[in-house]
Amino acid sequence: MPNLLKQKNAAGKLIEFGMVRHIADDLAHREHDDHRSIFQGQGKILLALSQTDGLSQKELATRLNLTAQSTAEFVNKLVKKHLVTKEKSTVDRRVTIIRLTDLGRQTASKESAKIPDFLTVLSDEELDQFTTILTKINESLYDEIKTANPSWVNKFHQTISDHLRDWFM
Amino acid sequence: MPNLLKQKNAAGKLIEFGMVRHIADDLAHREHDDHRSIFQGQGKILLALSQTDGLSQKELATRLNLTAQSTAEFVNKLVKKHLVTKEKSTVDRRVTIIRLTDLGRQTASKESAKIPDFLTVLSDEELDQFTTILTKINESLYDEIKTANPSWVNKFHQTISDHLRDWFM
DNA sequence: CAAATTAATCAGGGGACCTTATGATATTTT
DNA sequence: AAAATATCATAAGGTCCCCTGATTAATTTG
Repeated sequence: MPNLLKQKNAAGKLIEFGMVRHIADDLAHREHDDHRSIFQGQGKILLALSQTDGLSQKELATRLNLTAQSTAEFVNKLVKKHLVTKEKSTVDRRVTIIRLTDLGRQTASKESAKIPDFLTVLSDEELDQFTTILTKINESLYDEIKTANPSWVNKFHQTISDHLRDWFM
Repeated sequence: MPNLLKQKNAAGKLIEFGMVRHIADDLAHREHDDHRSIFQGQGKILLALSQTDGLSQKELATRLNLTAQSTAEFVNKLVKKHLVTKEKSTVDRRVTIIRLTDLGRQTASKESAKIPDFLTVLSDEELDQFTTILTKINESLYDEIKTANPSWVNKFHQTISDHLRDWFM
């Protein structure tokens, strides 16, 4: 029997965390424009490419659940920022291969490699607890996604956890 | 001396959490359109009003760090959705008082009152740990905000923590 | 009372994200 | 070679968030 009050407390703190973090991000990154989320749009593409470079636009679109047109739009924006390059495949000249530039690779990893300041206030024990808890939560969310839409997990779980595993060690 | 590896692990899990949660939200709320964040735009206004109802537009704007025009836009959108009402002040006929409708109040609290499913996978002990950790993190973030921009904290810390404290018990 | 200040509005814009529709080109199938 | 299919580009549209500038209406102030 789970303690409802404890859940409520945690839920509240979690919401508060989301809010405060959002505000803090806003303040900190108001000069840079890298405060965009990694879960959508251009960020998504960078993430997918940093896991598997040299994907075709079509591949990107299906992996990220975007239409080909959205993908094209974001890719073009990234090209303008010199984060990726487009290049026609020699094998099948219909397809365009997208590759990360060095800058793009940096940008993609910078996003995740930076340890937020607020984690430094935690003790080693708390960090372990936090990691354990988040691992459980993430698993639960993966399950939720799987039951709602099994095909997504194949696309995403891989991309995400591989990406994160990479810079873990 | 903090353990850097532990911090890295936690940071990774946190990022993963953000991603997976975003995807899960997308899947779950694709039918409803309430998957908007509470930290900006219309959501912000609802939040502020649920803490202090009957604010003037000007008050809202300053509290939420928005221009009067943005505020007007969001308020009008909320009026269209029947979440708030506009009413001219009798005291000073320049000002417009914004009030939550019942629906608006529901919507605002529904946002926070719902306990995410993924918390049910945690034990009571873990929930306590989680709450403790998030409390520390939030405090740290408030500090960060305070040093960057002292005036904000007065506006926000209040609004947020009061709002959350309300439904805690 | 005239002047200055304040609250809200209108008009217009920009950026990000995402969609459908249409057409062009290249490849595969028949 | 002709037809069907796949990949990509272009155009257009919509939503959301947020801003600047100019204007109107009400209140305060000198």
